Amino acid sequence: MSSEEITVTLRGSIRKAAKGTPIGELFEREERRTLIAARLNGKLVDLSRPLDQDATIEGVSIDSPAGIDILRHSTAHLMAQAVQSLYPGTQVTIGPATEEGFYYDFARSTPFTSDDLPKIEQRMRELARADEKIERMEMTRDEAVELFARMGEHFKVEILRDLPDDRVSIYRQGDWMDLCRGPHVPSTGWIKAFALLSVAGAYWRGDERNAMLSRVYGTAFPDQASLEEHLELLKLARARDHRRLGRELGLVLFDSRAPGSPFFLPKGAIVVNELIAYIRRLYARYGFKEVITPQIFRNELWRTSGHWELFRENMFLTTDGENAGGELDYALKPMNCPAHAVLYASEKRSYRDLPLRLADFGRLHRAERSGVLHGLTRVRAMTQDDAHIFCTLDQIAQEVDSNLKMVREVYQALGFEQMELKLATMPEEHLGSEQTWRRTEAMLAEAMERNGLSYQTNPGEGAFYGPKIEIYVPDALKRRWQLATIQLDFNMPERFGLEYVSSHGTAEQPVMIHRAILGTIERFLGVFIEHTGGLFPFWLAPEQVRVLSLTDKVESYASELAARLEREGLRVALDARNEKLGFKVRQAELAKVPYIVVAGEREAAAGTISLRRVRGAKAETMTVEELVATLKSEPLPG
RNA sequence: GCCGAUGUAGCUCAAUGGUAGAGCAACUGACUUGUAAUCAGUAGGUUGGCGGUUCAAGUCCGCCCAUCGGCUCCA
Repeated sequence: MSSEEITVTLRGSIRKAAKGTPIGELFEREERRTLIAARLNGKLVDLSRPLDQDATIEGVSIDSPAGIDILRHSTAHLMAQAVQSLYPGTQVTIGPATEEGFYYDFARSTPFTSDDLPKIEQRMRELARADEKIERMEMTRDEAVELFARMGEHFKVEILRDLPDDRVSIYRQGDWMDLCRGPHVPSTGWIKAFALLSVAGAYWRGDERNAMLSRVYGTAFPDQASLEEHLELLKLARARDHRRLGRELGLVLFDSRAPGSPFFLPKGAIVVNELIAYIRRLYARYGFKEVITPQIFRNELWRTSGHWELFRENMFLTTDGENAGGELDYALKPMNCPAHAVLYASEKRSYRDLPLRLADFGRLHRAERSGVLHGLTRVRAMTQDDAHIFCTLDQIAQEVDSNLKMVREVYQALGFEQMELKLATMPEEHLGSEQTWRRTEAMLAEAMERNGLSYQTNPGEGAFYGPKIEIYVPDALKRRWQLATIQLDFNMPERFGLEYVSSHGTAEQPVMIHRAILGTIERFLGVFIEHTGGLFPFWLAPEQVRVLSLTDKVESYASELAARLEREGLRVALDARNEKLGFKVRQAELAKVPYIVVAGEREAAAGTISLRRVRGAKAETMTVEELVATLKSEPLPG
């Protein structure tokens, strides 16, 4: 028995323990059933960690957020163990927990395919059943380098060489070991509910100049029921995929002859046009002036703007017919800003003209790499609700505030509660001095703080001409997409030699603020389809009302009704087909038409209709006038 | 771009190397229908494209195109 005692604080109560006692033994037997790790003075550690000095400890249960992360990380290890026992010669690299699961990247000559997953899963189950103890060991970094070099784990050696610490931890389960910071579940038996989901290629350290690794994704939960619930959610999310809904609802078409470039069908065009109409109503209120600018510019413009230097690989280069086959001396615009700079410079500007807010729904084209295209959310042809504000230094704060206000107004109107703000800072490839960058970054940071908005930093992700406030919204599968953006730019005005005459008669350089609220409309629509499941608010619904006739005896009553609603400015369709009512109702429901109006003989006789609101609510009978009033009372934002 | 997978009728999917099918949609007809699928019939295809192997290719091989899952949430 050690005579040395230390003091442990556990849930506010203080007790003594012998020095060297494993943390896990300090908890009650009952609690230990769900305990997989602990916090030692706030730091996550294994339950087997012996206490060597006075400390405050806390249990981490398997179903707490931190516990689930640990479980998933341990599951990643279990997978690596399974993989190395099944496929000798495969090197391990890294295997972190992610928001919804985990992955592990392996280095091997032939990548895994999804056919390998069941086999790996099977081995994992065997290893979990063996319930091997997971033990932590420490050694010096040099010893670890030697160990992993001997094991042929060259990626681990590389990781070790980059670690700052002298001592590193190694985890062992059975005869398998891995370099790892930990902590881990006490034994493999804790890993019960897991599934391997997909395989993918991934570059070592995410850099395409490095080796291609084979990544396996999976997920794990404290119990089988939660796992099944999660898999069910994934299935539901797939059903909400905008690429599926976009086609099913007749909104969008993709064709391999125009990769990354959506066709908007008549219904999709209505939604896009309504969104733009909404933004135009806001422009009137927020003082923006809309302009229309050219599509194709001579390269001279792109050289001036810096796009030629820093954005060319994302641009479609072209030429005129005369020069066909010759020099590509024109390019399709990937952004509107240079055009607006040209427009600004076309007149002598005074401080009295500022702020000058130029809006543009111009169509943009970007040569995105083929592998990144993704439905509507990552496209090559796009329309933004883009605008550029030319203003004085003193006006920046008020302009940024006003745009943040507009962002909030729009996202609230469209039902997005979850948005994330980020401050994207100076990228490696940039124009202008670092000093200017840091100053403008600070201005944006202050603006968000001033408006009570919390944000995270996205280092190195700014545009090449200036830092950005980025607003992200998640899609159905919780992938985040950047929509709105507000960017400060001192470079474009400099490069285009923009000026205004100050009140003192001196020539000054204006600042340019690039901003978009919906961002790219294509992407916005993609995210919005998933957000709403295709059930748009009334003002955006491509078809707002569908009139269903019951039999051909009431066809004329129904068609007159439809004509009446159309005269009221509503988007109406008439379904007078020779089908049963149930069938027509079903089709209208599937088409997500917000109002379904049924006209039968009873209604025709009484001059009424039967109204069914979307999602199977109970039908209500009302007069035609009441119907018109109901429909016309639907709100229109802006 | 890179790694892997996939590509068959408008859509969702079948088809040992041996005559390309089904359901839904479309079209025609019957039924006159009451709030999420009436019945019957008809038509629909250079199996993504080009080339190759084979007596024979949707199926095997090569190249190309497109689509899908991914490509630093730190051992």
